[in-house]
Amino acid sequence: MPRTRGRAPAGGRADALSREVVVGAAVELLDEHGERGLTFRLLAERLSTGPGALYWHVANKDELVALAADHVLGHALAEVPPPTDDAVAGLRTLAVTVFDALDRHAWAASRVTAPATLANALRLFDRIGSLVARTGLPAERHFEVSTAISYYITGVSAQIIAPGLTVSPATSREDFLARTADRWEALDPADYPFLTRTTANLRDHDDRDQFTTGLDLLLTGLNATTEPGRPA
Amino acid sequence: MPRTRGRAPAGGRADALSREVVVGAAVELLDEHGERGLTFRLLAERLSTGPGALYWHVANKDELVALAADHVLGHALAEVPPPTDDAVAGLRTLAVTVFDALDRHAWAASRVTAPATLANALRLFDRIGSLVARTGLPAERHFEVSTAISYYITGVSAQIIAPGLTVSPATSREDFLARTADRWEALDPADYPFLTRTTANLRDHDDRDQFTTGLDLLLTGLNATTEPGRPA
DNA sequence: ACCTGAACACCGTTCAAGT
DNA sequence: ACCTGAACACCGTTCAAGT
Repeated sequence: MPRTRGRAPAGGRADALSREVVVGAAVELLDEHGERGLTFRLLAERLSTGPGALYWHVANKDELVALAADHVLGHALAEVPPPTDDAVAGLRTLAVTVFDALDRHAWAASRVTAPATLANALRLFDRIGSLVARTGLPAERHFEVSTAISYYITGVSAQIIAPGLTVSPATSREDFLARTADRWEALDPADYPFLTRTTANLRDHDDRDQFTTGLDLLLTGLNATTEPGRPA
Repeated sequence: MPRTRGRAPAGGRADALSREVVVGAAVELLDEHGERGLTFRLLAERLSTGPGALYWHVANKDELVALAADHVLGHALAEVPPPTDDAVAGLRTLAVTVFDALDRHAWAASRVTAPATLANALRLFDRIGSLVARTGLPAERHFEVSTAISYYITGVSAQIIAPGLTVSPATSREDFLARTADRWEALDPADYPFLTRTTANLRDHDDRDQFTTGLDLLLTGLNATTEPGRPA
């Protein structure tokens, strides 16, 4: 749990630290160096303080990164265009907007978790649920379908954006895919009949299309289940 | 890249180390203590050697954990029942079998990546692709649909099984969900209309059902797209 | 209430030396 | 070719002391 944070510090420094300031600086560092490159010493230096000071505002590194990811998610949600009449279309835009935001902050993708606990993850799930509720689906299915969509957004985004969560921000996605395609090409077609046939697709596929392909499959499935009900 | 590993060591110890032995021991430690609990010192002790020895067999900790995860995936694939005539049903069984295997090794879930590079991940993707090819879907869509299913399996499994990838193996899934449900209950219904309505569902939902709900949505979507084509 | 910075208890990884 | 184990260069985190 967070420590209490008051107003302007009584006897402290002018540019007072706060949880927001710490998290904001962490986002910058995370963008620059990835999760492993974020260090309490480095962050402290950036904020002209000692490492110990940061622990007054966040419990530990896990919490710090989680808060930073939730911060990114917050920006994403703020960008989501207002919903129209078509609830399914609304779900699609919501999902894609979140994907795009995470794509700009690869480290965050694997940190937005799906049984939501932080403020913006909660908001995301609530928005999904509200849209699902307007879909015509019977009420007893609202929860499971919302969860499925929510899992899809966070889980698949993470897979696409930060596969293995280990690749340093140095290696570009293109390099990674190109190297993988090379490896596929070298395989024996007898063992991997499908793989060896589709190498070309891997080389020039688009990440974002990949995300929407599965999403549309899911939403089509949803429509197919809803059909007999009312429209909006 | 792996170092060469020969036969029985020329002048070495009787219980020779090998990449397989190292990875096998790593899987055990990972099951016991999670990724953070796996240490080169601890692993070396387990194998009665020094930490340096391990670096002859694996490049670093990332590779070690990746290989361990691929090992788990290999066991999963060996358990998959032989495919029947129904390709879509085959995809479903494959997905669920992998989910179940990962569920028994939570640390592995986030390490099985979806543009496949390691042996068993390659096999998984090839199996998915071969099943998709038998689905009646036009050939130009095989790759994107296979990728979508593959992303769903690995991504959503990781979200469900190891949310936040941070929770220590100590905290049980039930505790985590219960605590999250408590938090949801405390929220203001004005801000979170959907969330506050569905707390009960979170408390007693089943992870596996959750996985299959989304999967079935996806496969239904697939069927809907395939319908006009030939059946098997 | 909040900040400072030294110190603790670890890590992953390297490498000269052995067999 | 493979193993040994000490040493290096870090980490996250704590905490007594300050303001």
